[in-house]
Amino acid sequence: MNKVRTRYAPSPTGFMHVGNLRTAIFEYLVAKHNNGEFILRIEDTDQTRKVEGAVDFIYNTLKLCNINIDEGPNNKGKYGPYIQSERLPIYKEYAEKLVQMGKAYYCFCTEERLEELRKEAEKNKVAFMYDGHCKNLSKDEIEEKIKNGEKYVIRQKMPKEGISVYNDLVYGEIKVENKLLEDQILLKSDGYPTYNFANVIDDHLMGITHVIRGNEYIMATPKYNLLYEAFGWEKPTYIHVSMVLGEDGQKLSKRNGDASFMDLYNEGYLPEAIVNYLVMLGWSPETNDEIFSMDELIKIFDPSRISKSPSVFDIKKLNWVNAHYIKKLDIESLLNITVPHLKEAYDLSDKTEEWIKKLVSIYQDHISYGKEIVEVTDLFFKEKIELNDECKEFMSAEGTNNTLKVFEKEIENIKEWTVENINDAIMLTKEKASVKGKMLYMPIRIKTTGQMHGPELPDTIFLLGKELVLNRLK
RNA sequence: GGCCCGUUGGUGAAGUGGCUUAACACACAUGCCUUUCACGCAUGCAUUCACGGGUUCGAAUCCCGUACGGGUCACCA
Repeated sequence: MNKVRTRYAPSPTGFMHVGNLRTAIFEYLVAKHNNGEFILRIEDTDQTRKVEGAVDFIYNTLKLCNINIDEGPNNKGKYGPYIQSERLPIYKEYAEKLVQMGKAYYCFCTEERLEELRKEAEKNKVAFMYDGHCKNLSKDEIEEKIKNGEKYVIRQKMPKEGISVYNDLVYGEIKVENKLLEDQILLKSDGYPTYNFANVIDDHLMGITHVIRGNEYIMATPKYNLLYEAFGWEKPTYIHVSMVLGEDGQKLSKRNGDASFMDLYNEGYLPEAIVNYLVMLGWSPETNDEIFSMDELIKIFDPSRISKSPSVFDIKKLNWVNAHYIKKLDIESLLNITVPHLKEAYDLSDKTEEWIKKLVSIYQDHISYGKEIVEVTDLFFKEKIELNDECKEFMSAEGTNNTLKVFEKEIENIKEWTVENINDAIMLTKEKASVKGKMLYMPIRIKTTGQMHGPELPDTIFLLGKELVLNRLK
């Protein structure tokens, strides 16, 4: 049996939304589950869409996600080059081979003629399809036209009757009528192959055994198979995966939220958490577990359990998964995903490293992504706090004024500003004002933080600093 | 418009003819715990699997039709 090989084949657009990433993860998992290899191939046959630095961007993203590339543009591999624009002669050779075999033909039709055909089709309300005008040109005619410098493309000859059937690992049997298949272009007039053609050639030449891609290719797959058959090549296993939708149930776009991996990453979501969440989106393991490391995923991943229906990207669930990973973070990593956001939002110049470290760590269990640290800590960075109605109501309770007065005095008496001494001050207040529980902590919490919830009070007060606390108590 | 695919709670989903009076998780609500929040625990949240028929002793699961949603019909990938 052949070694399992899968590939991720993005266009270098410099942007990767979570749907693409999920496909890459699935491809990686299928390969590694079978002890196989994962290949990165850059599909840049559309020169107009090329973006500078996109390849590095892709490498960077995959690396962050702990997806290891076995072969690719920046790796060694015996099937290279791995960038399609560097493989042009190969496609030309195979396209011409196809012509010789009578499975493809030269087409000299101009844009104008095609445009007219298209208009005609529109007028008659039928789907446009190339009419095979150049299909039966004689050898002499072809040579003549080429000699005259006429531009040409190479088109694949499609059967006009019959039905094509193939088996998809997640969708099952797919049948498409052959008469619906257009004589598609294989080689464009600029000498570049079309995506469809380059894809088949490269997948075969690179030994790809499992083709995993979005289900927008379901209908085109019979064309791929015809190519494999024409060359007498073994067809790969097809695994089409459904789409990831935005919260509004529509296709993901920049409009409906943070659809891109980098956006999420920059907001302080952890790559492991994103990967974990994405795999569970439209796929489920046999057990009820939901938190998996990459190694565990590799062990248990079974592509036949991928769901056929599209799934909605749910940021709330991602938050939950991410919070789970954040809780387990060591302090350095926690600092990495939070401090940059703090620095951006607040002036930290008078804060010590120790202070920042402590601030971040008391909120470790309270945030679900790095940037959330900003909103949750704003009480440390403003002079005045305003109380909402709920707080005001609580403050109007009997005895709170006295409690606060006592507490203020105890704070003033503190010589050395430590968490322990602050805790002692609270305990002394408890005795002297003879209040306890909620009636003790709540007035202090509200008056010093402006909120009814938060981390341990002594820690919070410690970080606020004596001066600010005293100011707020007045 | 033709063709293809899909439809289980707000979300992700399990379920492949009887064990299902439909798991589990997120979200939400309530209670317990806690100074509070979070954590943790407990409880509630689809009398029902888009709808209508059919097959069967029995259907979310099989078949047909309808509705809705999406995809596809490029010298884009």
